[in-house]
Amino acid sequence: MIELDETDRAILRALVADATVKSSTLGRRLGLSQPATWRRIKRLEEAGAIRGRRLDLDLEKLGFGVMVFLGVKLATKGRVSLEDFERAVTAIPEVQTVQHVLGLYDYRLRVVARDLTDFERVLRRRIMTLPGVGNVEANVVLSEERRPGPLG
Amino acid sequence: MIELDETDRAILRALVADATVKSSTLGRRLGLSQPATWRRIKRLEEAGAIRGRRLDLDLEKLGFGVMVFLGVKLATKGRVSLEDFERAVTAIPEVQTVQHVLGLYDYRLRVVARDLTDFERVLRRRIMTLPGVGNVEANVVLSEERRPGPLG
DNA sequence: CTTGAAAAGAACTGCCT
DNA sequence: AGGCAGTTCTTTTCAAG
Repeated sequence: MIELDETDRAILRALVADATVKSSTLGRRLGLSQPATWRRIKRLEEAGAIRGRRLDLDLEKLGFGVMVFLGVKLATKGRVSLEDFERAVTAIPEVQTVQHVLGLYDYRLRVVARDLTDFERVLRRRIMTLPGVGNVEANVVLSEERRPGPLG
Repeated sequence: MIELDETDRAILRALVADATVKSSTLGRRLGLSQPATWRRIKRLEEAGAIRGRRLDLDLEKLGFGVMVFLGVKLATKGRVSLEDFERAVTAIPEVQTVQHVLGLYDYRLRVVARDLTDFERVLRRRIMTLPGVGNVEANVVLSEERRPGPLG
């Protein structure tokens, strides 16, 4: 586990919100010089605390207005069927995230679709036909708010 | 809704995976010049397709080894209680995402904690005491795989 | 850690096809 | 829309305190 001081936490907090902030700007905000700030970021990358930088897309503007979280319970769940399920679900382009979870369901899937008609197609043709699928529960996302998280 | 051609989609695909890729590198890969690639990215930003660039943290390495998705059903859900709930849940630092959803639950919360003991504290002290909370269902995430999504 | 500077590289601009 | 050439800005590295 990586130890952070308060300055490191402030840096991560700022970059999680906006990874385009320049080390000079960030440094000024923290009372650090540009090279010092830059070195800290580099150190956090090398330590593996920072995994990378990703684009944040507006999926609605791109025509994917529907996001649904699915809870999937497998009918049979030996080691083989988990692997079969994972391999098959990985091939569905509308699935953004596959989580293996503990609880009432075995998997949680984050699925995006153009609209509800499109989602129904994905659900019936792609999800319900996955190997070993038992119960499926759906939660359509109405709105989503992201928070800074525990480093904030 | 924003119309994209195949080149725009290729650009978004690349940047969703790694937002640090240079426009010169990306251009070479697509058979475009650096300025042409850069102008397309700029256009996608101005059109709002690109919302921003965010850090991707390794929460495990930062000491947050537990991620749990909670489904929360409210006991009473008039307009006032939704707002009360949202305001209160927003004040919990361990909550990373608040989703208002349609389905068996009213809200989905993405919660991170240092370990299961820490999670139990958050659940009992913070979540179960939220205004209007009825049923709560938990899914502990064992593993998570991200896929390129429908643009891939 | 700081300041200051220099070098390398990427982002950005203007002009042309 | 894309390409080329040039300018501006950041990042990156270094020296010295």
